[in-house]
Amino acid sequence: MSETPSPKDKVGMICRALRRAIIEQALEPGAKLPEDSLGERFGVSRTIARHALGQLASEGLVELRRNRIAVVVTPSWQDARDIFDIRMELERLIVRKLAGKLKPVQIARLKDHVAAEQQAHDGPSAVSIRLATEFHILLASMTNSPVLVRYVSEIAYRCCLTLSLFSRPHSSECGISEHIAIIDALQDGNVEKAMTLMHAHLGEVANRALVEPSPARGRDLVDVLAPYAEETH
Amino acid sequence: MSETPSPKDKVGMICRALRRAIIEQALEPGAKLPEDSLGERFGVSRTIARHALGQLASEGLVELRRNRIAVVVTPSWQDARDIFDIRMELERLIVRKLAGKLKPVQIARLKDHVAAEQQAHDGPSAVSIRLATEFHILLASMTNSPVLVRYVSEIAYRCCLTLSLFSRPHSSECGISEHIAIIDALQDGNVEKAMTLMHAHLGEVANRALVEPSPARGRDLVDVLAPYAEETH
DNA sequence: GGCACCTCAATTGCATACACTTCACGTCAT
DNA sequence: ATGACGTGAAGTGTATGCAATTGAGGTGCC
Repeated sequence: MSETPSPKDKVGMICRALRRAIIEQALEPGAKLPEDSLGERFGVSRTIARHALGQLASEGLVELRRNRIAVVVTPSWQDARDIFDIRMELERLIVRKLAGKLKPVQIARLKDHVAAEQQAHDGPSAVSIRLATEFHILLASMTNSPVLVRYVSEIAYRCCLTLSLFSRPHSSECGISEHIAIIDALQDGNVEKAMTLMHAHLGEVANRALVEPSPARGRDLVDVLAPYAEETH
Repeated sequence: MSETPSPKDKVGMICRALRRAIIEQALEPGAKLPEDSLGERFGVSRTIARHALGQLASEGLVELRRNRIAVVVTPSWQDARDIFDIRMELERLIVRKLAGKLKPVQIARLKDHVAAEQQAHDGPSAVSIRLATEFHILLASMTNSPVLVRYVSEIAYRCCLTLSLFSRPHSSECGISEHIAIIDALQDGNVEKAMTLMHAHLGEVANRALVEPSPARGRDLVDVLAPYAEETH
């Protein structure tokens, strides 16, 4: 919610920056997020930083413990399972809503995104994963259902986080071709095929969640956030 | 989220109070929620009231507009449709997870709840609606999937709100018998039947959303909140 | 009467102050 | 060494203050 990119919305800006930092694993699960440091880093008071943390907590990306420093959540394996279950249902719904109803301009938009994914394929894997995640969010946004967009965004980001915890290191080949296949099926209005593809695609992704977690290490917050603070002013 | 009934969590308490006030229609869609009045009413500072509003906004119950007084959301008809769509998917998932896996003590708990629904049947319809909503949340909580609980809670509350806007006045007979039938099917482990029943039940409820909205009227906040402030200390 | 404009009380946006809690570290007894 | 304990720095919880924004009502002009 409150996803309006208004220039005055400092909380939203910090949220976006942190969200990105988290899903690109610049901030790993377990990383501490003290209100002071955050505020200092983004040039706002603790009040704002605190609000941002509250927001991210409500999205399930940050864990808020009373009187303790907030941390990036470390999803449990069970959480991961649950989240993927829900995700499958929601993405089925999206596919059902979208199949055969996408306008050419939307198809183009999707293909552009996939192209970007292909381009980023050689770059840092964190970026690939983020783009793959954002493909699904883009898809969701085409349903024109704000609620659906919100839930799928949240869940997709959390999946992203989970994958970073449990998946094998070199899983950057996140099924770009599968994305293309899904677009095609949607374009053809082939609901069943699209749903099957999506299901398989997500299953594929979920099945990577079978390896040991990596322990959280503690880098300096200021360093880590440097590249993300830029766009906030 | 942050649903831990800790005695120190003032924000959570205010949220719960407001949530209840909203879904029981003591606070109607469009009702204004100024931070000052809220704080005064609950004996806390604006800071806390503000946080509570933020939380409720992230749940979609309250609308936060920059520099403007927060208001209880007025769901659009389209929103309502979207929310019901999502709800159906999620409740299908719940049923699938639960069928045949409920322990006797859980069944008992559910039946107790339905009994409470029956008892409240003659009372104010707002209470019946709340109880009917909470039945679904209780069901969700038995999946032991925090994420699912959160989403279903949010959505169910929003459905509740929507119904209060669009449904016919005397819709208190909210399908208590249907709740019982669902419990039975779940107990028997009859997944298909349970899913069908749930689908029908929700469809029934959703189909009430076909009448004109009632305009928001403005009662005095302090009066309206009186019965809800009690349990916060 | 109706409409544009102005003014000010009401309200939010944000920062800061202070009390309380937690945690890390150092001390001391064993 | 080791473990209990105490202490202070770091951090959060909450209230409050001040500036900026809004909008409701009044005023004057048409």
